[in-house]
Amino acid sequence: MTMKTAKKSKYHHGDLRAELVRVGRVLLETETNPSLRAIARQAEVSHGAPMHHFPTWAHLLAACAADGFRELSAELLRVVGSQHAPEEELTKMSIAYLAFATRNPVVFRLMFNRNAITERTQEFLHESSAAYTILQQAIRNVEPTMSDDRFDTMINTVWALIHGMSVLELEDQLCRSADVKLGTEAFLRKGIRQLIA
Amino acid sequence: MTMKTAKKSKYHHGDLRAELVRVGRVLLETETNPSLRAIARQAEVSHGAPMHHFPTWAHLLAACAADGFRELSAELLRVVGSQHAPEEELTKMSIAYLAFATRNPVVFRLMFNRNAITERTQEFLHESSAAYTILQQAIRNVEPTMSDDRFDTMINTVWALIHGMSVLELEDQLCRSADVKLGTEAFLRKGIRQLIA
DNA sequence: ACTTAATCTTGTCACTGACTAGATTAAGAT
DNA sequence: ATCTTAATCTAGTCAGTGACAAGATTAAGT
Repeated sequence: MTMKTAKKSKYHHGDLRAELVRVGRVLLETETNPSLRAIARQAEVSHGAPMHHFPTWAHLLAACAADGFRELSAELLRVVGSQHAPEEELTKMSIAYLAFATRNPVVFRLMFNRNAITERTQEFLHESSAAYTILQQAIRNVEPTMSDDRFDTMINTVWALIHGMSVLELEDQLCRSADVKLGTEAFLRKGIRQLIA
Repeated sequence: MTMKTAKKSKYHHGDLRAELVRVGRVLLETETNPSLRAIARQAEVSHGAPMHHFPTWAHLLAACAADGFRELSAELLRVVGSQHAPEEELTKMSIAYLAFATRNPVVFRLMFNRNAITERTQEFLHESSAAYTILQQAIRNVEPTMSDDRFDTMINTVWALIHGMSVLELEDQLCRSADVKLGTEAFLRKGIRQLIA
């Protein structure tokens, strides 16, 4: 008998790999520096079990980060699906990007930290570049016939703005003068408008 | 006899605290995930010695990050000292920021990662905000009479651009189309020009 | 010279990631 | 159905880690 979402069978979890990533992402955001063993405990398997799905702790981290990119891509594609004009689409994407970072601060930091992700898995690289491709297309839509120079400048400055703004928001380092009611989204909107001019 | 930079005396290093930060910053950039004990070994003291200067491993990390901010501030002040027009000063600062990140990738990531710096020491907070103040002044110089709204927008977008560009450079995620000769500095220069307009 | 406090060492503890060998079960062949 | 084989999980072990305790050594102040 094969149960995909079995709860009774002790041995052979069913899909432990996915479960470890799921539990891993939860613990990463809740506990501080969860260990491989802590994730195994939470998944109710022995401390040795994860090794059959991930040769190394770094590989599990990479899988969590890849899963983060998958989720981010889905959010960005939701924006594409809602059919906005190019500039508005880009702005909406940046807001989705920021929202993802805010909802998943730890995994977000993991996704863009070569020191934390010591194993750049095929899965990780694939999901990472998939997300990037979505952003690339959104930039291209702003001005379909632009030169390579202009394209590189626009995508790098815009993405730097979006990513930097998300990081600074997470680090609580954005400047908020008294009586200024502007939200982070407003900074993104204004910055993007200027950078794509 | 009191030796500040003694090499012979075994006990009482002289200034072990500073030495640990120095060695720590070197090992952080060279080894992958150096341990507290590895740093102690490199400094040629016992594994228990660091605890007399840093209550916790996290405190040593925070001290390394604070030292990074100190170095960054010095670099930014060098730019201020060379007397440029406001926009050029800002651009030069961004280039110095990027250069610091490139020279100290691991410490740079540490400095802006709340997950890695679990102890936000007084020293850390002080050095961090000192560096920020330098940037604030450079932004103010661009347009001394601007409104708070405009100031917040400008500093947040410009800093996001600079920081984001540095992160993406470190992560090797900047777009480089074929035949595009633009360097990262060019992207910074163009982006800043647009954001302060 | 004597006292006191700071600094360093040594030893210990629970915990971690990695590895091994063996138990359990699922899947495929006959 | 039964047998075989491979995948999956457990339990046990190991060196290395950060934290802590107790005591040795030295510097500083009187």
